[in-house]
Amino acid sequence: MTKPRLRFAPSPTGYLHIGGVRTALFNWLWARKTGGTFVLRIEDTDRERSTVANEDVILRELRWLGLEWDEGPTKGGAYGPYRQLERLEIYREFSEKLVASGAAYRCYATKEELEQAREALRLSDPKAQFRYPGWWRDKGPTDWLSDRPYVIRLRTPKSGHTGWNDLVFGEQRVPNDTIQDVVLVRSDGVPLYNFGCAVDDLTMGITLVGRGRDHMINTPIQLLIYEALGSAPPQFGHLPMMLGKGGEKLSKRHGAVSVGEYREQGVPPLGLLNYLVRFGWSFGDQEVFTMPDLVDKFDWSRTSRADGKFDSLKLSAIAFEHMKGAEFIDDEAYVSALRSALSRYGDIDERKLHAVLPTIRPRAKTFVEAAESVDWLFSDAPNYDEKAKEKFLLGEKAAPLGPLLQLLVTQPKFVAAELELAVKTWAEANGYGLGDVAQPARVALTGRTFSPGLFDIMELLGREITLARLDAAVRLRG
RNA sequence: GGUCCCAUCGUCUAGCGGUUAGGACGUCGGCUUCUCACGCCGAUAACGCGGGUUCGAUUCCCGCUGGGAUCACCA
Repeated sequence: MTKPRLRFAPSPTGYLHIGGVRTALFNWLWARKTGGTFVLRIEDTDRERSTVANEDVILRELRWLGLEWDEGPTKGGAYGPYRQLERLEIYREFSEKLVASGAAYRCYATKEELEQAREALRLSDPKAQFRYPGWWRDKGPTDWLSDRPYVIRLRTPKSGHTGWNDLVFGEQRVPNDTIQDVVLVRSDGVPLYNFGCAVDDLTMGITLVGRGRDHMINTPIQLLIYEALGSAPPQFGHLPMMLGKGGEKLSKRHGAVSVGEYREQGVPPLGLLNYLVRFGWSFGDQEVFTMPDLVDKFDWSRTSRADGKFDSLKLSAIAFEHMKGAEFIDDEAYVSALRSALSRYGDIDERKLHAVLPTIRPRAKTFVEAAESVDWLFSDAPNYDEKAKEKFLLGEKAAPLGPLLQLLVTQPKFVAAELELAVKTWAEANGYGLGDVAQPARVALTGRTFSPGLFDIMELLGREITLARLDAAVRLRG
């Protein structure tokens, strides 16, 4: 049994959509699990919309997600090139072969002629569905018009069925007479999606095509192309669609749909993948996975067929599980993500980052949130929230700060547990509730009314800075 | 409209003939508490409808309804 070869074939016509990421993920997982090969192919035949900038973004985001490819752009491989526009020779060779064998034919009909026919039909029967009338279907080389542009169409069978056994949806069968004589190659020699895709999957030795259900309609066409080429098709597995909240196509109006947006929001990449894998796939009641666990457990047979609706709240909950657990994001990875999120503070002492980790792990849902929540530790002075300052530093509530400062000056060791004991004892003896002392102190030290535990903060800040900030707060009030 | 696909809580899902229909997110209570979180406990809520098959259907079959995909010299 040869090793599976899988692929992800995005077109660089825009950002990397999370729906595409899920498709890539399923293929990647299967390649990793089986020891197979994951191929990245760029389908850039839409010259109008494809850009190298988009391709760069796609490559960069896939790497950020950890979905590294074994063969593809920037990597090479034995089946290259991996951009369709660099494979034009191959398509030409295959299309000529099909024309020679009679499986395809030249069609000299112009866009204008087609448009006229379409319009005529619309007038005579508005409900009818226009199909290519087959003007050139039964002609041969003797009818060819020299010096005139032509497309190449597939001569599809008029009877019978085309079917396959879908890895997810099971036995499928489509009547051939519903399939038009589709255009394989445009008049400029560039192949259309179905032809480029089939030829590439064939010549790249792809054994399993995992893709969205929106492509299921294309599968019979591609199967017919394989048949015309006299080649065995790969296996196909279609994934249910990821739709928007209301059941419509998932788009920008539903919030973030590009990977870049999630990266910028500080969502951990594996958390995003974890959410996506559970969309249309399940493993009993388990919903949180480490990547090795996922590679081990993933299987096409557990894929469901029903379309689903994207839920950003659930995504954030799954991502949060990753943020909390060191088994998902180890301390080193967390610290390094934090360091880049805090880059505006210049070079940061890594020991400080490690030290705050325990206090932010259970709180932060994203790396951006994590960075924001500890800015007090890295800024020169607390960035006071105006309302918090007014309420806790300027008003009556600030009263305990002076005495607290006096107490802390006498503390020999700035260790959370000892500070807590000392402050609690003192507060009790002086008729303060701990909250009466903690809130103004919190604002004095962090600038905010919410933060990790007060005594953890004092220990992290250290004696000198803690005392300086409390002193500054006391002086604020005059 | 043609072709194809789908159908369990609001959402993601478990279930593969007999279950008090399970988990998670969300929502609502409560506990914990120096704030914010975390955590813990509890509650809420689903088998679209109608026929079969069967001793018995959420589960198998058919129809209906509802949703979706697609019908380009886009991918």
